[in-house]
Amino acid sequence: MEHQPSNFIRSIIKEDLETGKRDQVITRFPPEPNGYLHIGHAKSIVINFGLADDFNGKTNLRFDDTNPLKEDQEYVDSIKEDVQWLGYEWDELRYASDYFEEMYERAVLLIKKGKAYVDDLTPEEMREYRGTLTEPGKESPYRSRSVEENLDLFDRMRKGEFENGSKVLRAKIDMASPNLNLRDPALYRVSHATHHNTGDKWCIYPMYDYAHPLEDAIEGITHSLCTTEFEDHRPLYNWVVEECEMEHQPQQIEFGRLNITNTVMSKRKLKQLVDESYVDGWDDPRLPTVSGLRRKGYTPEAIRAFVQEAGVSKGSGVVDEAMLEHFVREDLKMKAPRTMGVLKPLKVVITNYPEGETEWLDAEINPENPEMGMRQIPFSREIYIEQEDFMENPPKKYFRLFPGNEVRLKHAYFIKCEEVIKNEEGEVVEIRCTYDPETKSGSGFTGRKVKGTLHWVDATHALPAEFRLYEPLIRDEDQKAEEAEDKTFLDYVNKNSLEVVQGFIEPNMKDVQSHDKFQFFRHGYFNVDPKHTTAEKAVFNRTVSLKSSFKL
RNA sequence: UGGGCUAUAGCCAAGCGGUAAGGCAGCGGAUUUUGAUUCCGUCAUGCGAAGGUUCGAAUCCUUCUAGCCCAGCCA
Repeated sequence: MEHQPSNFIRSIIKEDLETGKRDQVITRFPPEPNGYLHIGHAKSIVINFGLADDFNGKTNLRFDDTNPLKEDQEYVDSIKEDVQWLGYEWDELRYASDYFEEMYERAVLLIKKGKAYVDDLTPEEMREYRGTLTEPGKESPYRSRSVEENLDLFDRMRKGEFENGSKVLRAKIDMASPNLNLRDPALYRVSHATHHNTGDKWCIYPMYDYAHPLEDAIEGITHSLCTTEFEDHRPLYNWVVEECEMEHQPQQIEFGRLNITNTVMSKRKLKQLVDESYVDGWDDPRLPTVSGLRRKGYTPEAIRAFVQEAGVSKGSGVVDEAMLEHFVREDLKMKAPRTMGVLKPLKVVITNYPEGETEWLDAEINPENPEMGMRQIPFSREIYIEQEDFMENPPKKYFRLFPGNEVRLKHAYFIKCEEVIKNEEGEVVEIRCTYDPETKSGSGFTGRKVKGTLHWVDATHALPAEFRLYEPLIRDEDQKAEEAEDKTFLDYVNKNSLEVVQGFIEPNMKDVQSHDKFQFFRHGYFNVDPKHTTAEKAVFNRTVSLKSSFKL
């Protein structure tokens, strides 16, 4: 796998190894199975697995499944699939729920040490007692319960004697700490819920701040890498490891989240778009989910290269989506066969070409990768070209077809526009052209030059196909422009984010399979959609357009 | 008006006291049967601001400013 450029985390690990602070590297990717992975997770995956790989270490995939209310087996399955698809193999597959018994025992230890207590405050009261950003909190009246009483109460919490929300186990730290995370954080809550892994065995579940450090310590994680919003939690992380008397002391290091322009990148928002049917599932090609990018036609290689090039730092920036697009073009350039497809067809009749005759032309599959070989494409009297490749009254520097102009048909002949046929509404419905047999592609003809080369498809042999063209789901500039108070990101969903058009493709595309990738000449890279494609008609998702400096 | 963190080009990002890497985007030009690709050139006398230390500062010190995160029995 590719090596990553250096970054501050790599420097820390290197130094830890050199100074002997650590003798190996063990990382983990710890998703909560409450949604599908997005490209921000891909960043974390690349960092965790990539760093471990580079230092001959190990990486566990660990599901942080401490909240059964939000989690589901569907998500664990999709996460495993996505991690593997991205090209990584975990060393061990673990679940936080594997450690519930040990976590419970460590909590008992905390109680015995006088470092934790059972609190009867309601959630509302707890919030009031917590204080604010600028004012210290005050201690709960239950804070000074005896060890015996706490032990008894905690045992009864586990046994299910109390209702949801009625009691919590809290760490006894400092209600006046300027770091709110240290104002006696909750360690366990009562939640009578069925867990996707442990069923009904438990009715108390550990909180993230308590569970995560223990999970890391149990697994011998050396470097626990997470995003910067957990920076404030680090003192608590260390407190838990120390007070629970864990043998192994992992080090938490935080890096900045990945953000990309013109999209949303939070599981909450993505779930909302899915649940409220703004998109057709977690794998909708407009979403920055790993499965959505996959369906759109992104490759693991492109995603990895993008993440690595975007870098790792503590800053919170927004990467231009153009950068993501660059890396998929780069990867597909040599891999994807090139073919011709007409998305919005306009019929062209070549008046001096014999009726009923078809000739087969040779065409390279990928001129930049000759090993991919040749294909044959039919040519006859009637073809389709792209509607936008003809203008009756073109502006200057329009290289395409217009009355009297001659252009090349890719892999075929020069044609010259002789006549325009319109319907009653005055719309152009057909073009009549003549062709010059001497200009056949590959013949070495140099008599005349043309400025434009058009793609086309033979009308009688063409296969119908559907093309799905995407625009950003949400445009940053739309959101910024309006700046309204009572609006949510849902009010800015781009109504034109999906355009479906019916066109034609070459007959040799008859047997395309889901996820086959092609470059349609002058249009961009496309992926055969796995959900909508049928035996009768292929459906192509546009992964990304080609760059173009053309503007009308 | 508490605490934590971050400021290097339009965007991401190296840099760790010795004179500003790289990628994306952009802009020129060459080649081109994709207005693509490729190639070549260009793109911070400047590192959030102001002071200071030093022969020398993006790097050290001081002050200021801006942005992000935190008041779930979510992770």
